[in-house]
Amino acid sequence: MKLSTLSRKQEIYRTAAKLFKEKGYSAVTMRDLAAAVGIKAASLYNHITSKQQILSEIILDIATQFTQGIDAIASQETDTITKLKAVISQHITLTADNPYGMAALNNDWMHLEGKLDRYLDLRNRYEKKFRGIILEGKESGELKEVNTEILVYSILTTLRNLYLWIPKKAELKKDELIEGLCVTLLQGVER
Amino acid sequence: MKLSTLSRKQEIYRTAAKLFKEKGYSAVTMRDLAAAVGIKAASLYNHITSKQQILSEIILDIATQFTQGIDAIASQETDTITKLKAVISQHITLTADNPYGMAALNNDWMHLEGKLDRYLDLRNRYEKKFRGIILEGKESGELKEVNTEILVYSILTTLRNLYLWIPKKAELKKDELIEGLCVTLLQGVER
DNA sequence: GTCTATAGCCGGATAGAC
DNA sequence: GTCTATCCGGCTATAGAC
Repeated sequence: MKLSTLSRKQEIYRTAAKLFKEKGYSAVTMRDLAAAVGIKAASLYNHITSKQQILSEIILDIATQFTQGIDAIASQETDTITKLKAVISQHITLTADNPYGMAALNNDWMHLEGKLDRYLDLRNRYEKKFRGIILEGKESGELKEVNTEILVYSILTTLRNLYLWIPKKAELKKDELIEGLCVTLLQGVER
Repeated sequence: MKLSTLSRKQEIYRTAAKLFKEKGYSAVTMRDLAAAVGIKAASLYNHITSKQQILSEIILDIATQFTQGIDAIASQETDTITKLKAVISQHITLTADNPYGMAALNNDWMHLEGKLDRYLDLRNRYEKKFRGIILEGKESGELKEVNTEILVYSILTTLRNLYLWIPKKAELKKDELIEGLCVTLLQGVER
């Protein structure tokens, strides 16, 4: 969808996410945001109700997508490696769709006021489901006997920070990226 | 070293790093910092010259350690796997020493004013050396023929974000952590 | 070395004209 | 729906007493 066909409200959200990625929520002023959209700060309030509401909409929207996605993956009747590939693929897809929002999700969630608990719930649910997939794979013998927490940490960290990297490597096709990350994360780099 | 034996200046730096980790540089006020140290905001200025100087000291100190460390590792005459293990080990050691500073390095570098270019230089030098080690390993056949950028990205991301995780897992011995991460990152998780 | 007081500026948000 | 004008509170940093 082209920017020109977005509603002004959507344009404001997208621009805000971009600025939040560059400087963080606290350092972005409503005057910065207004200038980036091409209007005055007061005019923003015809489209949004507060700076805080912009943040919580951006973050909860993405967090909900991730949680719903992993619920679907975890309940599939298939092997662990297939599930992990689906998780990797989901991260790449959602991040490519909305890299700026992913940055806000990663870096600015602690500035949520009313919706902080809701966000933390979603994040915990996601992590529990992911850890469940890993544990299943260890029990079935599909995964190595490495410390579970190290494994959960290192895969999730790589996936959560894709937003830093995907926009710079636009020439990498999505399929190559999925394939490359699956090999690197699952089979390692050592020959 | 116990906190009580630190100079007030050092106490301020450490406290600031901790607060920066929790809320980000922009959201931490000099009043917050002063309250955490147990004095009034104005009194901070007997020990430091500005909020900005606190940030740049925290970040450049760590960035310098990392760059010097990888210079030493890269110039060793040894195989690639040994070098990569040394890089992993360095990250774990420096992060365990100063997890709050690592958070500021990762998340608040864009708020550096006078020293931003110096920081970017150090970071680029680090990344170039690291990529050099990876390329060497691919040429010598020690590493798989996976896309170099995917590999560089996924290892560096995991290492750079250890600060999120190391303090919560204090029960993990440093040696176990090094061993576990080396296996996970280098040999993968799939059996 | 810490305090109170305050300068000077910038923040989010609102009122009301057009 | 955008503007100008403005409120009011919070920000970093300084001045000067103790």
